[in-house]
Amino acid sequence: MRLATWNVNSVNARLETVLRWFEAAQPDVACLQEIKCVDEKFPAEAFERLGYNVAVHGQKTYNGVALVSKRPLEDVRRGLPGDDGDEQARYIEAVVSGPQPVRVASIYLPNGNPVGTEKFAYKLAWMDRLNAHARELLAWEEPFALMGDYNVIPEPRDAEFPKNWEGDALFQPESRRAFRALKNLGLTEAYLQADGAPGAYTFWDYQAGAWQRNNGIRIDHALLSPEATDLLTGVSIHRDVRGWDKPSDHVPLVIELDA
DNA sequence: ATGACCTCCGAAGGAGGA
Repeated sequence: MRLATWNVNSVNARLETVLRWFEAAQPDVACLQEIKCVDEKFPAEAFERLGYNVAVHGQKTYNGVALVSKRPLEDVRRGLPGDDGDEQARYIEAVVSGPQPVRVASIYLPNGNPVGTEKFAYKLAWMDRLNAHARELLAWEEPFALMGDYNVIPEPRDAEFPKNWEGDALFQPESRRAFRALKNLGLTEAYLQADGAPGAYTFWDYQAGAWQRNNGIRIDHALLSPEATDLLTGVSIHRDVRGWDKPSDHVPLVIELDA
């Protein structure tokens, strides 16, 4: 089973590009972030025509996440537990049915800039809630994948110009520590497990010729439970998509599970 | 070069992204 995560930066503004990638890459499951629309404005029919089921947790203008799956989606949950009162649509989770069911989450972790503001505190609090939820899921000892835009640069090697990111919320010690804490629960970072070569970026800013200069960062990640890690057979980053017409500033991260 | 982009909303330019 091929699972992808992709921050599409508006699913409606990007629909042609997104569908082009779906037809080329043929994901079984795709976790989308920054759909930037309410549920009713999500172009579900376009995906259904390609044989997909859709579950959406949308929001007007900002954020918004979705799951798109060829297999039926069961036990859909919108929002992180502990999110009561949080208006920002950043989390959706469902069980992808099949002979070996896999729980999959689409995550849009807060950016957190500028550091020292309530936005950074919100990012860290959100990561704490994600940590608590991951602990609950781990207790089930089942395959699950937490996939998405984590807005965290884990290590200096995950940026072409790490000095550029000093002082940025994506590269703060607190952000990196919270990401490590997630992994230290027993989750495996799929890219490092199955490949791990440096320079594998997933984001290049639209500004200042970042793509042309390869001023990239690796901030989209797939964290796997031990039972999902057992099933991991491969990973790829679809870097070329950043060079397409009307690209998102993120590219898809794809993992293969023997499920 | 203290630059440079993109989307949303809504009808100009501010907010937000990373």
